[in-house]
Amino acid sequence: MDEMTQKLISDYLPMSEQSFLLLLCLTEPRHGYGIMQMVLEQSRGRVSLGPSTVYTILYKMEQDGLIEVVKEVDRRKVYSITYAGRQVLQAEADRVTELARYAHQVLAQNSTAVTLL
Amino acid sequence: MDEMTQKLISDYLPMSEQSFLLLLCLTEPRHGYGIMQMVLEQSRGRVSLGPSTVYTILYKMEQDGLIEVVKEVDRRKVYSITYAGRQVLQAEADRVTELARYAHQVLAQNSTAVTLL
DNA sequence: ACAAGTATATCGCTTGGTGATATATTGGAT
DNA sequence: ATCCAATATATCACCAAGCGATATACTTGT
Repeated sequence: MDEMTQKLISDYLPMSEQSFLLLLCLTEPRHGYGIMQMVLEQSRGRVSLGPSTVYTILYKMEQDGLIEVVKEVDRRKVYSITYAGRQVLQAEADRVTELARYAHQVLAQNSTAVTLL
Repeated sequence: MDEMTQKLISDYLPMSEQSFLLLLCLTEPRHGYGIMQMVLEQSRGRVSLGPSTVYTILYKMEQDGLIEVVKEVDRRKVYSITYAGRQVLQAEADRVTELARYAHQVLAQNSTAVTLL
């Protein structure tokens, strides 16, 4: 792990749910509009990314080398995650997993207090 | 689940890591300064909440009824989570857990691509 | 011809986290 | 006795991020 990637990780973490889902989408090549549909669908309507959100994030992540344009046909700009992006994504996935594990642990300890109220 | 609580949940979710860890801390009574130490310690130095962050969040969460002051001695204001707060906390824990599960699933499908690079 | 869907882009607002700063008290070290 | 660090809470102002609103333009079906 080079320090360049290390900097990206510390700059991007913790990541918003929006950015995280977007980056997860780009483990397969997709264009902006496709991401909007994908996220809406996969989250069963819970998370809705508007165009301003998607294109703002896409621009920033491309600048930072987390994603790249792999194809450009008609008006479609097809993005895909880079190797650096994958490492950031993995780091964020690890963080979220750890957070969930910790929360579960704390809530399990205090579960009696809930049911007794 | 009354609609009052439902509104709190949709207003607060998704929650920042800061707010989430703070709320998790208050499953046991603690004062602001104690929360700062607790989070720093439990996250092994990764997450550091400054005073402005802690007291800002405490104020807002008390206003919204997620937490309450249970004791006030000297300069210490001891807070604890309310029943409504617990439901918000549980909802956020569920969201994070689901997010981690989804991320794991997506990354497992594409794991070969990483190792081959 | 028109409406709806596809596709990208930008502006400006609001909110939230946070560094900086202020204030006051307490405990330990010199 | 004095001084510094730690404890404890509070406020202000800045910046970044998400996002609603809006604009533009092409395509497809009716």
